[in-house]
Amino acid sequence: MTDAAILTTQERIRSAGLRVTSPRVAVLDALYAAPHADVDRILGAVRETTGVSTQAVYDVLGAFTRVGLVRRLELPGSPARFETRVGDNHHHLVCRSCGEIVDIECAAGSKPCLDPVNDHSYAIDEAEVTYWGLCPDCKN
Amino acid sequence: MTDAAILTTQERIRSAGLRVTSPRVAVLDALYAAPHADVDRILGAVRETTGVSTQAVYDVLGAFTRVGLVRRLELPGSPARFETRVGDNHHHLVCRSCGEIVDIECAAGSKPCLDPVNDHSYAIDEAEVTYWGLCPDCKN
DNA sequence: CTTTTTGCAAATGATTTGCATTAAC
DNA sequence: GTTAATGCAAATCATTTGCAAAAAG
Repeated sequence: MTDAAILTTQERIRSAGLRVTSPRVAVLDALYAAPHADVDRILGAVRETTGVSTQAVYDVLGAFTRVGLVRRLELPGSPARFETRVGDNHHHLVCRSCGEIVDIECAAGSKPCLDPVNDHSYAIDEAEVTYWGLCPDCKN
Repeated sequence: MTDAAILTTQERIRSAGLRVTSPRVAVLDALYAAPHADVDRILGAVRETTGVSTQAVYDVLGAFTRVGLVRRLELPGSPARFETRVGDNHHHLVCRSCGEIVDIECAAGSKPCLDPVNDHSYAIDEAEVTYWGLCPDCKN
């Protein structure tokens, strides 16, 4: 249903080294359909198809995150969100009012995409950028 | 005790429009002494001086945050931290292993300090940058 | 058949809420 | 004296844990 021309949901799961189960297929489909969804939204979506427990969704998302199939996004003020865009170093633009998130391309492209003025002798592996503001709908 | 040459803790609190109480003085002093402390650490510090309830500390930090006396920092994997450096647009370098945070100057200096490639019609007011890595101690 | 995954229930941890008491101004 | 702040208890919300039952390979 989602992106079928390239890779099916089942293939994505199996090629990540995970067993294919209906909760996993449902969760991954839901995430492709609703990028940046949180557990609640995912639960609402998957329950239209299957009977899946809350804990199963947490477990599925945990497994997906562990193998790099999804990325967990933790932003202040809302429960964790999940996205399927992994592997590139994109950033996020978040609406302070409604919480909507849109992806923002990284200007430099690779990680760390931004060199700090002073690295304080840390071994930096990632620069995470979050833009905060108001979305077009909430601006008025 | 902290930064007395410039402004006393009491003066900071009063000039923010808040009543001066001993829990507030203790919390603000603790935060100047231990930047980026979380509620637990603050509680530990203030209890060496006064008997303050957990909820009082939450309330004090809430009030301080509301009036802009402190900034609340919410990073994935740890409870909220608080810092007294407000008003400038600095960023953070966080150790993935021990959680230590150091401040990083913002290259551009003003907010939004970083212009996105595409603003998606949002009214952006802040660009928050978090650098992730390993601190000197945890590198080995 | 073996190992992983699911479901259910209960536990945890951070934080918030409601309300009476107390202290600042 | 008013208004704001504190203390205490209980509630809430997201998430984790433990364990038995079910399903995948």
